[in-house]
Amino acid sequence: MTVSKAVEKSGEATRSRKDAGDSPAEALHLGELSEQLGYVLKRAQLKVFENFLRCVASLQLTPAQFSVLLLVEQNPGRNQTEIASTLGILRPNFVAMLDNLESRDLCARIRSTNDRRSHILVLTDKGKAVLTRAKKLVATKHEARLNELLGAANRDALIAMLSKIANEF
Amino acid sequence: MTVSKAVEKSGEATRSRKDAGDSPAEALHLGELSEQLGYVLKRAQLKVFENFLRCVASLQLTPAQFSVLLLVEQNPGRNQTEIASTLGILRPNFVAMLDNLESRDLCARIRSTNDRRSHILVLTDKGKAVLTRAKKLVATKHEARLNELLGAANRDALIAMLSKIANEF
DNA sequence: GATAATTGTTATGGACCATATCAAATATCG
DNA sequence: CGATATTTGATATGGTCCATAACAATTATC
Repeated sequence: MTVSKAVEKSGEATRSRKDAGDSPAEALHLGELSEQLGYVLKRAQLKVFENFLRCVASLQLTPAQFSVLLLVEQNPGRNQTEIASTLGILRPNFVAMLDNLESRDLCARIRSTNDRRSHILVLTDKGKAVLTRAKKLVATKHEARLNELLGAANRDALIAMLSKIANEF
Repeated sequence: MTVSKAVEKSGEATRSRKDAGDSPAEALHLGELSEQLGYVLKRAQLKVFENFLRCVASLQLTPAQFSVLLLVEQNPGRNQTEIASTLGILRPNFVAMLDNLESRDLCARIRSTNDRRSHILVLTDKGKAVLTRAKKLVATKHEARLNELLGAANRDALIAMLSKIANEF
């Protein structure tokens, strides 16, 4: 079948031109797309990041920055390579990120005395304070919204399944 | 507490320098990160996209391109703006995407006779054939892997929760 | 002690995303 | 009707994120 014939078979001629009778321009059918894991996953991720940004807007933290602060707090004495790699961030790209956090006095690089190539990462006092406030905001606004939407049990099941996918897919 | 004092309290001095006794450089603790919805969601999404790309590598289709083909097939007679916006793609960015698909003869733009501003999108015969093959690959390789990992019931529950998040968060 | 590997860094290019702007076509309204 | 506004596809452009190569300083290996 040619393209020109295909267009005749489509419902185009009857609907376009701003819907002659002012009918409400019906929404498109997602079809199999709404069952595609990747599609639904991506859209959910965008919404969650968007919501996260709003919830911690007062602290000016992105999800990635939040994850760095959390990981540095949880793992004192680690260097840039270690922190970056466990977050899936490539070392070159981690440099600008740290420059940012350091310029805002949220964390600091400290030359290691054992291996003078590496920089040990530490949270500053301000960084600890900001992280504490961020955790609170995330818990009371962000995660609370999720529980409200799914219920605690479903939330746990969701996280478990996503972790499984992230680790074993 | 100052930064210099903080580093003394960290476990740095005892572990760095390639772990004196060749001990296996213990993995970092994710801590609260493994419970963060956004973190786990993002990592799962990356893995799923990665797997998708491998599964349909023979057809050279990205998840975004696959979604365009699916949506065009499901909604004949729609124009660029309609297809792009339901996929969350901005019109300017959709142009290059279509240029690509059209240059590969997978879909075609057809000037609408009703509204000569708009381009109706249609799958070519080759586009239909490729989409059919892609669906088969996705079903037998990609989605099958998901079922194997979670089971059909859990898979459905996961998709449902992600849809809910994507639509109502 | 010569060579290899590691760490942080810079430079660079690609992919994706967002905004402003434009010409052509159409819609709206006096 | 005709002037003005809106819509559509397109271009240009800038930002962010991601990936690779290369480099100097330092350390490991042989």
